[in-house]
Amino acid sequence: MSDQVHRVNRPADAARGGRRDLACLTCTARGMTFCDALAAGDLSQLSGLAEFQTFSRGAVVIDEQAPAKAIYNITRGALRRVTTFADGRQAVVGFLFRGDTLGLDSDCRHRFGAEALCEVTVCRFQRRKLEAMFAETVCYQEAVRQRISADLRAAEDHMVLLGRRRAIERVALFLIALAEKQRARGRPPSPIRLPMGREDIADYLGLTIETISRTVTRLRADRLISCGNGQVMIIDPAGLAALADGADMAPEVSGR
Amino acid sequence: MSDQVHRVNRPADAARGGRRDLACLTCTARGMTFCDALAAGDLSQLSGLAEFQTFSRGAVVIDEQAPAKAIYNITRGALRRVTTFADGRQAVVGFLFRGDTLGLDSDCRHRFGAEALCEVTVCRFQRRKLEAMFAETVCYQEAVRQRISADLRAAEDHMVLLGRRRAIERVALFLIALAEKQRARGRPPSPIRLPMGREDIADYLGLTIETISRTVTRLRADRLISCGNGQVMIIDPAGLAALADGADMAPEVSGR
DNA sequence: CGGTTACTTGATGCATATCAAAGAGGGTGG
DNA sequence: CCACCCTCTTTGATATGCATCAAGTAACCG
Repeated sequence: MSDQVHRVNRPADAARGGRRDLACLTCTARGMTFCDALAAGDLSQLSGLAEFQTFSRGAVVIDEQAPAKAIYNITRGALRRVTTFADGRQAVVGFLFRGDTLGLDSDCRHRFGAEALCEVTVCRFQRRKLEAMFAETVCYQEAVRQRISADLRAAEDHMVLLGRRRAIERVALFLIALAEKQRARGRPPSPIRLPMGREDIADYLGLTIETISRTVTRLRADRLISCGNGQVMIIDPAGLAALADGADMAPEVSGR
Repeated sequence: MSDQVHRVNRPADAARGGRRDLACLTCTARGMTFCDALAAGDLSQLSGLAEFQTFSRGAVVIDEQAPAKAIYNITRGALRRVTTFADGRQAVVGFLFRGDTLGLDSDCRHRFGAEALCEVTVCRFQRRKLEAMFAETVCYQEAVRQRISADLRAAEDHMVLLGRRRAIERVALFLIALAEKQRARGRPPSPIRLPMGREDIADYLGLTIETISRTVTRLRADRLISCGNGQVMIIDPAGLAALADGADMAPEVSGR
């Protein structure tokens, strides 16, 4: 794969400054990451650790079971976290977008793989150095803890979804969550961009490609959403939310 | 409910000392909790915050959506964390045992309820005071972070289980996890004690009571486990682990 | 324009849910 | 100590939501 490691200065985010110690200070993704908790002085220190990497669609960013030597901030693009069973079954553990962090909670090994869903840029920190640098920095520790807590809450919600939600509820909740995540990144919540394919969605929601496809078709037929070109418009947010919450579908009217 | 709040000195763990500032120092569960990260001086400070509570089977320890004012260490018994949908479906998010902590990751509200599965004793700390007391204590922060990370890893594993495992794999993994948890608490991994009923297991594994029952019957018939009296003996650990890992069941021999 | 990949749609099957009822304890009062 | 009731568990019969199998169709790309 044509994945490259840059010593700063290359990617768009860092390009403007040119000076290495400004890389983090001028980073446009900073407000979305744990880095935002750091003071200006800490940021220039941090810049010395930052190492940019780009990956093209399909590239493996992290191998399953690889030693967890680094922590990654995603500054552009989207990834999936994934695990594969011996018999070929796949589970997608989550999707990561600009501003998300990968590897914060890892112990000594990454327990899941991470793969680029499109052109991706990550900002990579050597785990050991990063932790050593800010071992005593209370606001860094606090920020990291809050991020892990948020991940935990999301994982618990997803557990409930996978354990007790029906297919249509899962898809509705998935779309709502994506819209919300997009908003959190400072984008309009609609239209939703779907950088992942049906198979990834299926493996994330514990369903199959076909069920995803049928369910989306149904949501579209019921005029709750409209799709096209890797994007989804939420037409009826209230209706979608009601479905996500377990409301029965309106009985299928024959005429239309 | 006859649940009581004690100002220290009452429960067995703290009773021996009598002096309040020794409560945490003499606590027999300390080695399993985040408290273990604290120095002796910090522990006597912590003792001033500790407040014991006992709950009888079925009692609600935490209401769903209640403000997250406190953090709880479980020093005796077992709880379930639970959420109920409008239509009555229940999901059990997890089980907690002696040494586990509740509420560490909560934001402002507890997102799930917690209920006693048997006679339970918890050690309760006012969240605000606890966090203020150790805001600058690096090893406390570190311990808390590691605990939340461990919870996150467990939640991610459970997500995979709920998304892609079949019923028999789920049950096998559940039993193995319980045995492991028991070992971590310093008990023999077998026999496994099951303080929860079939319904709780079902709601935790995303199945129904009946499926749990049938699956357990099957495991017993295949001589992988034996049960009785709320306990499970693992007879064939390797066989159970293989099943958990997706091995096909041996074809059912007609004769027996 | 042909080949490739991703998505959709339809027919059928199966694992698990649901419905129903029969045991198995386990505590309580007579 | 037994009879009764209550709750939990097991077992059986049937139903169903989603998976699987199998074509088609659309989007994409060299």
